[in-house]
Amino acid sequence: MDLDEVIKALGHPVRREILQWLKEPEKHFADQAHPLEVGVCAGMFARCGLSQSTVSTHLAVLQRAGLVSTRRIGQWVFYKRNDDTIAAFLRQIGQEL
Amino acid sequence: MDLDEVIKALGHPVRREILQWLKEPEKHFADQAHPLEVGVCAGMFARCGLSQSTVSTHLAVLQRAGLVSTRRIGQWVFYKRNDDTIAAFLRQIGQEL
DNA sequence: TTGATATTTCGTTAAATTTAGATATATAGT
DNA sequence: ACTATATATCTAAATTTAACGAAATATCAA
Repeated sequence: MDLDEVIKALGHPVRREILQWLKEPEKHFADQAHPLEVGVCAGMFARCGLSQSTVSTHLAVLQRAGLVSTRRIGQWVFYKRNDDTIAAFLRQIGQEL
Repeated sequence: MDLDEVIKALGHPVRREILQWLKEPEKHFADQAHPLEVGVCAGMFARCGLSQSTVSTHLAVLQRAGLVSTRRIGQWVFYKRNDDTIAAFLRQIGQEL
């Protein structure tokens, strides 16, 4: 867990919003065609209002920081929260700070 | 407490280091000429290796985010951690995230 | 293989951040 | 009033980040 990378990833409101959505997928993505168990399809995050390529970049930042994990199924990529990293971050920032 | 401003303030390693130093002033600033009770003198943070103006800017970012409070005594400005804001941040980020 | 859909990567532009030097302000001491 | 010290602010350069459209890649379906 690279604290610096994680904290920078959390430094953008859209990325924090995405993580919050992923906390309760059934609440925010009930309309998803695929089963939510595999994760939330990348395209679903278009709701943040940014262009598709920008959303993809934000998701990549979250993934590089280890805050989400991905799984490709066919032409889709599904995203899940990585609760381990999030918990580790909260522990470390609570300690360091 | 503006979460966005706080998290951005924490997004720079030097600013986090300053907050950590301020956690134990007697440990890191035992050489200060002034009593540590009033806070840590701005000039003491030169040890981070950056120029005076840059240090001053970082301190201003921390202050605007409410992470530190200041007190001017004569020609000096003394900085203290603002534990209330820090605690509020940890609470909120732990809840939102 | 061709076409359609989903996603990432690339190229570019605009905006924000970091940094330092120079200048300005505040205060102290003589 | 003048000088020295401490700090903040201004200005400019370099770097990073955010955003988008276009192009590239991946997979599926016919």
